[in-house]
Amino acid sequence: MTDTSVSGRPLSTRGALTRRRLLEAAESVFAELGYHNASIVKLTEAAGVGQGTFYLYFQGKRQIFDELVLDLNHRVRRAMTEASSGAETRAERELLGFAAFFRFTAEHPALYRIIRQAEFVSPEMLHRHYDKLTEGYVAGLGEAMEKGEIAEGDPEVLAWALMGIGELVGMRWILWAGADELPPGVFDQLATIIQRAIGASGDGR
Amino acid sequence: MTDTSVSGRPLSTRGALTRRRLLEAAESVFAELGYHNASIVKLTEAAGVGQGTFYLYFQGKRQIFDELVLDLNHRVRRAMTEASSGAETRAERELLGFAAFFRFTAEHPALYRIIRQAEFVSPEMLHRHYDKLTEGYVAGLGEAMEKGEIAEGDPEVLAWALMGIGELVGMRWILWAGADELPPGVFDQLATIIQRAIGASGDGR
Amino acid sequence: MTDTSVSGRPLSTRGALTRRRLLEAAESVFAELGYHNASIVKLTEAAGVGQGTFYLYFQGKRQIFDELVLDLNHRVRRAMTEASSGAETRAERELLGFAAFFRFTAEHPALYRIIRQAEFVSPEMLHRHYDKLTEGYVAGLGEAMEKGEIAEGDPEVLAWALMGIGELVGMRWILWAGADELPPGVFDQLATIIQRAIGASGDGR
Amino acid sequence: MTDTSVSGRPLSTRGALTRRRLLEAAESVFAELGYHNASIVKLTEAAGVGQGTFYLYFQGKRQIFDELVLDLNHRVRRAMTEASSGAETRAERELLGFAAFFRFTAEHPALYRIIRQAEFVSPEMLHRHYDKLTEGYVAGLGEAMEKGEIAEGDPEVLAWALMGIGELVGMRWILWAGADELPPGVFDQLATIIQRAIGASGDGR
DNA sequence: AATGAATGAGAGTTCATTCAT
DNA sequence: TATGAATGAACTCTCATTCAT
Repeated sequence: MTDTSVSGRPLSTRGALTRRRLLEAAESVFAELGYHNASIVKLTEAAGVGQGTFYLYFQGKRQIFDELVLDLNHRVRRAMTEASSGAETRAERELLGFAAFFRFTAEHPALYRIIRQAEFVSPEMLHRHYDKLTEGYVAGLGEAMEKGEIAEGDPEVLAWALMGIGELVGMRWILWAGADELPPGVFDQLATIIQRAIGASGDGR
Repeated sequence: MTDTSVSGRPLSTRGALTRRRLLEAAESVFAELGYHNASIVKLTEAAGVGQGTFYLYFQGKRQIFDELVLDLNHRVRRAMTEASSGAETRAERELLGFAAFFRFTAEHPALYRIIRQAEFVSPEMLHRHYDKLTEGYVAGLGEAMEKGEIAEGDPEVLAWALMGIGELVGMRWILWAGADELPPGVFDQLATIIQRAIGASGDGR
Repeated sequence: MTDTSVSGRPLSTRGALTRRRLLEAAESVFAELGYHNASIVKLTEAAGVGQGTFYLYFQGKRQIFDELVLDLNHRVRRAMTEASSGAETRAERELLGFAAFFRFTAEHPALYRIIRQAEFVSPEMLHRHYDKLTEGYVAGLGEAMEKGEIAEGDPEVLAWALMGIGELVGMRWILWAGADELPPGVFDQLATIIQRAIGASGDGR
Repeated sequence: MTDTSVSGRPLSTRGALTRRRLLEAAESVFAELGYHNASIVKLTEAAGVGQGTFYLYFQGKRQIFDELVLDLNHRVRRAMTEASSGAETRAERELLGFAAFFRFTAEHPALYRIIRQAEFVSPEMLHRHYDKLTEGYVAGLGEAMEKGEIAEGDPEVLAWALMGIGELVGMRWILWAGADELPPGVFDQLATIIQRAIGASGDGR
């Protein structure tokens, strides 16, 4: 996902390591301080490298931000896909996907905190993030509708509605609560709401 | 909602006007440029006052931001309450509320754009905003559950889920599209999803 | 010659003073240290103002440099014109002009030292400087040719040749020697050379 | 002219080649970008060697600059000497020398552009450059005076005056015009001026 | 009540130089 | 002999805030 070359030349082992360290530092520093309060100095200190080293691997503050968004997007999608791959019904798939999303949120609060800043820092990345998230989602819901697993309708509207549910519920019970996972009661409630929302036939389990 | 006194002394008519002008300028400048790119100079220029004047009415950049969040929160809640006050069923109330929310979003894109920055600028205000939004919502949903208008469950989880739906759908079809209102087809789809999600008995109209 | 407004608004008395101080500081700092070694900090320290103040009056380092070149150009030309205005013959005019140029050089070593850097700092200003210097010169020499005061020929080539003489002689005996004026012997030699070069009829005194 | 040893050890064939490549790269990079905008990276890239390699052959940026000035000085003087060696009269010698100077300028714009920066980069080299240029010149003019080929006077003043003529005329018609040689008309004009300036007896051809 | 000139801390970024390989 | 990753000092520039008027 992340580039492995700088100005055309492929990265040396050492270089790749340094780059990786910077990207990881960026994830935690941006998540903790926010884009604007995160200075390059803080970033490089967190990575344990000199100030100038940063510019050996990234064109600037903005570029590492973009790369981070891409990286997180890639990882959260993979986490969700993997988690839900074994599901038999659509409803089950949804629930597993949601659970994976919440787990990822707990492990990577950066996802939320960084994405939300993209609005002004890098609007294109914000769009790309949501678009990529929707893409596969819409296709999956469309198929499920055709199969009669869930209620008929416009899969795109449904997809955005579901993403919205995940976003705010995750914010409220994971991010704000500093929790590892949704409280069981909440997850059950959520499961019911989702099943109703998608119009799952049967009980969905 | 907004203070009408500065350092104890009540504002003169002229002073109140200047203050209002600054707040309005802040709404548009913060919404367009974002908190960090919006300098005090730009703000005062937009308001048509001198740089120093700003500090006569606000303690700093942060304070005017907070005040703006409070202001927007107040207004969006009033808009939703007013719009849905005449509803007879809970489902109807939801739909009218959502419609009002989208209208407000179209008229005040600042709501989204500003709230989203609050994460790092003023976390407390972010919480307050969502908390206030939830408050009345939870109460209303709880009553509807008791009356059997909608499915039983934890009204809080439902409230956050519904807010999430509104947030992302509004972002996708109002904010990004630069539209005045949801496309009719989308609103119908959304209505169906919401009615299913809340488990509305009857058709909800 | 120098602007008296910043971003459209005319300068206040205090503002105009500060701007002037910065320009004077720039003349001495650029002359002593050179454009690249002269940091904004050094410049503002020399002017006795804060760092940020600089940007209230100039768009950047480059702009104050350009303004300075223009300013010096204006002043050296005025000095030469004034000095030679009372001359009766062209030869006399030349000699008075040269003397004025050397005096200006002694008082404003910045002229040389700054112009020479313009090559890479601000090539347009370099051209403008020499072009402006030549302009009036060419016209004057042309007239003198028509009147038969000096030898016929292309006044432009003659003008550049004369400027070249002034430039290197000034560099050698004023700038490098740190002298106030040309040693008398040197000036006499120079006078003879110039008179021969322009082909002055009579003795030119 | 250029050193053929580094830290005492004589250079290997390969080493000498690398050094030469760096010096040539420096000529073109300094001429194009100027001393301050020419980074060591750009220089080594132009030379096709690694960054660190530079410091194997030069003590620093400043040193390669000095060496370059020396090199150019040496070459321009040789070019002028060779060109004028066959001349019979002093006037002829001058004209041939000037022509050679202009040709060199056309082929090596670096001469001008680099010398002019020496003012602040390496003042000693600037002096040395002009001093070396004058040296032989003064001697030659002195002899010509004694022989009665040109007008009596202080050969030093005359030498600097002539250098000045060459410098500005070369700048105007070669450097700025991007020309290979002086336009014929201009050269003829210049020839006349020079012959007059030196007080050549006879026609000087 | 209103102004805008002044400030300096701190931002992002560049680059000559070093040194382990 | 050659390399290029790493460094940190120093740069230009921005801006929230103060204060004399």
